[in-house]
Amino acid sequence: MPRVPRDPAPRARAWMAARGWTPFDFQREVWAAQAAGQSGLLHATTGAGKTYAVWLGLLERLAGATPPPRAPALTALWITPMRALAADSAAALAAPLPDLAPGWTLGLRTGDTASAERARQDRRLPTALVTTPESLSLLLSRPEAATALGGVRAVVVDEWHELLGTKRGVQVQLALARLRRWRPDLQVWGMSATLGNLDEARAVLCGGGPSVGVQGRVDKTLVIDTLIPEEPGRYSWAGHLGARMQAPVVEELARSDTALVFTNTRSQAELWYQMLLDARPDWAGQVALHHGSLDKSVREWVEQGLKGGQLKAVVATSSLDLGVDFLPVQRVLQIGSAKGVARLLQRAGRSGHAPGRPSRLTLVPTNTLELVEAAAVRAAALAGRVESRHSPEQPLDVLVQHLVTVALGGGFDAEALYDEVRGAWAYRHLSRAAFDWALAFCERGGDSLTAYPDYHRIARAEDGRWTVPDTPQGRATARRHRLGVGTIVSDAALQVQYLNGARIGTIEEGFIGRLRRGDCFVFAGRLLEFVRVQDMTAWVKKATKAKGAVPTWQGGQMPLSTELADAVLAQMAEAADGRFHSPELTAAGPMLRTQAERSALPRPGVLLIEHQRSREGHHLCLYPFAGRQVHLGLASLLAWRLSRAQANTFSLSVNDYGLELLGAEPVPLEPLLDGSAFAEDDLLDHVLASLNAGELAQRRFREIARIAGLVFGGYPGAPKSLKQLQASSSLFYDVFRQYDPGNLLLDQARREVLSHELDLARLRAVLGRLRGWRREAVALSAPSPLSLPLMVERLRERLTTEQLAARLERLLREAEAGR
DNA sequence: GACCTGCTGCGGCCTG
Repeated sequence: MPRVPRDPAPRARAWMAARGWTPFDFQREVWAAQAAGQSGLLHATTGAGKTYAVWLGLLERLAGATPPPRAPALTALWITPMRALAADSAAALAAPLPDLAPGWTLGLRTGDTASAERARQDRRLPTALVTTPESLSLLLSRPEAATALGGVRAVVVDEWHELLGTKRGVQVQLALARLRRWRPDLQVWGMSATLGNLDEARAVLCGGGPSVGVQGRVDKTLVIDTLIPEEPGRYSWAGHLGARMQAPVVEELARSDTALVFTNTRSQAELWYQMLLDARPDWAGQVALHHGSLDKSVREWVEQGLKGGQLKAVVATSSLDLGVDFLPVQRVLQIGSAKGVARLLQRAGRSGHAPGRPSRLTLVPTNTLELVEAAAVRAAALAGRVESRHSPEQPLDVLVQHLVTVALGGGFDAEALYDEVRGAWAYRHLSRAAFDWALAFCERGGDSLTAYPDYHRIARAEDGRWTVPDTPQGRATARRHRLGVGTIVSDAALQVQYLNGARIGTIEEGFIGRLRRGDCFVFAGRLLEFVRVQDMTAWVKKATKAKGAVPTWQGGQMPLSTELADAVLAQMAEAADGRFHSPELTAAGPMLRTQAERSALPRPGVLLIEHQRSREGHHLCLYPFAGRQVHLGLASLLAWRLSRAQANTFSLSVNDYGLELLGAEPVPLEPLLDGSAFAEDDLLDHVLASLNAGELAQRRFREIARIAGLVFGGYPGAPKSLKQLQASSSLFYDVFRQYDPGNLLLDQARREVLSHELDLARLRAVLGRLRGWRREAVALSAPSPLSLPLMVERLRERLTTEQLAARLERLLREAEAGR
């Protein structure tokens, strides 16, 4: 441990004192580490003074007390995951410059930066630059990158927990490795919210090099409570809207000045916005809606209203999880499950956003089981059991993109770049063969695309360096590459626009594709009638009909985290032992007792298997409490294994707590009871056979093809439609499979399906757990409270895929023929 | 006892 000076940053301390601030202990701790030249990660709750902890110490170290003869070159970089955050940070970071870093200039560079400012920066970058991962990559792709960025001595990454587990984070890792190559003494500091694996997060950020972790302990009271429904004994067993909580929520909002109301989906936000206005028409103009499909101008208006304290309540999705600090927000309400402890803490932190003010979050359960979950998530949050996030391992699509970026940014020597890339945590084990494959892929497009010059993106110059050649073809490559930088791949979206011109927002092509002229839908809090699609725009008019279908967006999966699922199971065990200590569990008491009477309460160590015969067929419900993603894999696996033993056709249904198999024929229980159905033998083969893994991999490949630069998304303002993108990526998928089966991007697609979509590691762990558990079968005479939501889920949407049905039929015929 | 989940994030060409 290097010697720490007693007063590591006297000028920073003086600057704070002039404003009446006394540095917190953790701020001095960061300054001391920075003074010693160390890198590190600062973990603290929001609103605790992280920004100045990290920034002032760096300025003290990097800037002289007297103005330098002329403005120095780019010295410090500040990376944020969001443009709005970048703009906000730039203002805060500029404040101490005149005193602590005289002569320094500060600039902002994101996609929002005006072209005049961009041009000015291109001539000369400021001393400190606030930017995003994508804009940083674009800077690295400029020919003079080494001179322009080679002098960077410090990088700060804000909200690192947000980037860590994503390909965007890998993009940052690669950029840092590059900067580190130019300046081996580069100081890197990250800031993170609560995370289960802070040490790993720090190692990933600092490339495994020496670094320190600092805990920003600030007194912050966290209050989590639950809105208990009236007559909890009659609260609904299923459903996720929570319409019966309308009145209590309105009451809570009436009592507070400004509140955020979080929902899990955009359609849920739309519906709750309506419900609030239906109950209180006088709140029109004071209640607003905020989610990712709304037009930017609408969202900005809402954000301004929140900042200014003019709004009473905003109903939002995760679109307001991060970003600008909304000081006036007093209360946060969470409708439905928070799905994870980290998300809950993040959202709670949106209220009382200043040191010393308490954060308060109120859970609003939408069904009785969510009462149990509310008790569970509070217990887990207060015990600090927070989810971990892990860096992706060796995503080759990101590497391919980076190789082209670096080739454009002055070119590279293969040997040196291989070493550099392995300095990024995600590629620390990258083999030379994989690196050379990626290199060759950029050079010739792999074995199958050699005939197409569009995919000959880089070439080896006479001096051995790899560059993008300065030819018409090369210039076209450069242009397309810069347009496609980044790892965020979203589906094609259509503009929603009134016939008279006003733009309302965007909506997925898939949803609009299901509408016919005259169909109505609710969007942006308005009832709209669909007219036609033209030029990637859905034209609409005000609807006159009373009712509309609410749009559903195809979004990501949000399975319950392992931490939370375990916490729910622990609550069930409490109830089984007759301990109803929390108001939530007490309120869920009647339902839990019904469950105990009709069936049994699940508890750790016991797998509950309910079976029932109905007009629909033979039901089998299992409750592993492993999250819906794993349940989906498990349900498919069980259906496949059971129907192999004895021909049958199953409908599947899953939720976060359990799964249902509905068989056309009676289902033998023995394989479940003796545990053989949970065997790990040939797991991979069986999973791949049971799910349509090929289809999944092909879908996954769409993202990979985009990131690796195989598929071009079109020029700004004229995006290609989803169909075109799908067509071209599936073409590549097929071509590679046929003519280039060794293509490592195919391999990556398969790996991503197994790890992201099926979560094979968790599935394997769950199978192991279930084999170790005692298995208890109960015959039901009426649906149990736990099984009912599964049946409802199945009625809503049949999970049986055509493919599965067809395959099962084929299996059946084969079994028939074999006999 | 029965209805309706599935998020977020960024970037930017050429031509006259």
